[in-house]
Amino acid sequence: MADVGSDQCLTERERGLWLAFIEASHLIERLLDQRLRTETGLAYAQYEVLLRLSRLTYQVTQLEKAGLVHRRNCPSDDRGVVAHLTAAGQRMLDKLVPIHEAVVREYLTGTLGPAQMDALASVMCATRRHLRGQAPADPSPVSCPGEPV
Amino acid sequence: MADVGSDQCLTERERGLWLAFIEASHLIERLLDQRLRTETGLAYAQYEVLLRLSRLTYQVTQLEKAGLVHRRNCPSDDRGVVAHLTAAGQRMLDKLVPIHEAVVREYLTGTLGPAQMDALASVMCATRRHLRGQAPADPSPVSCPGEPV
DNA sequence: CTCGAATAGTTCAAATTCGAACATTGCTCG
DNA sequence: CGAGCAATGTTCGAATTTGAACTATTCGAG
Repeated sequence: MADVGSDQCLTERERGLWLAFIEASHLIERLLDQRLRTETGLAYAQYEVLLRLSRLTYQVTQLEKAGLVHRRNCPSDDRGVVAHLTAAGQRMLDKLVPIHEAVVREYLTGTLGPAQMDALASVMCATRRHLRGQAPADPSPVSCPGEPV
Repeated sequence: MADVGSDQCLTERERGLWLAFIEASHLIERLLDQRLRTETGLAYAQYEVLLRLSRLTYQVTQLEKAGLVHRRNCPSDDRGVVAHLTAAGQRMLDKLVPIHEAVVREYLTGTLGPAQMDALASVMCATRRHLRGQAPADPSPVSCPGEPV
């Protein structure tokens, strides 16, 4: 770690990494969003909701309007609702996933070998874990397939 | 590249990398934004504008309201305007930068050695360059300090 | 010089995000 | 049982982002 200056300023190396990291993440998300939007009419945020059947009120409402998701009261807990995919929602998802995956491979993982991918993932996982405030327990040092999500 | 399956589906490795990457970028930006906001009252987007004296109408208007930036007609080109930092703007910037740098080092670059930083930056630079649709000219294979910005 | 394309900045409306209430329901302890 | 606190979803308004006009200006070719 000969380079990590302990003075307050970031090194040129750190600055460069930060900029590349943050801009790359913006660019790839924007690109993905645009492609999903133009090719399927669905935004990235909505795709994510669809993918994970999340419960964010606003986005679910949008998806419900589009007929892709169906809301129903939860039988066991009257506070909750359950959101199902409709048939149309499943079909939509089938269109979304390949676009997503194509973009990821085209721009992020395409030229990386397994070792590079693992190294990169390892850094990203550490950053994510740290940010989530989790204990640095590290079962499989690399893959972290989905983590708690 | 023994691992990069050429079938349509992402490998588990790719999926994990994508998730970690995108979530880590979200988390660190959110954290940074919150810290800047609570400690200085300025949002990350506004900090970026301040930092680069960008020209986004809305954000500049906000900064102008806050007295951090000053707008004036451009003498040479009547289409443009020039935005200066006010003294208050400079002081604000002096408060923002250390927070930004602390977060970057704390969560992203802190535990990385120079070689790891270079490797990561290299991947991020490639992704960014690709996404910007630039030719893959690669003068310095790593640092890309700021790129055209 | 003059027209048309390109560049800058602004404005506007629609979509989205964000946070602060709010309402409802579950659960636990006395 | 019943009060109090936690959890869940919704609603509301403010702030922001986004994209599509729109205006003004510059630049280059004829």
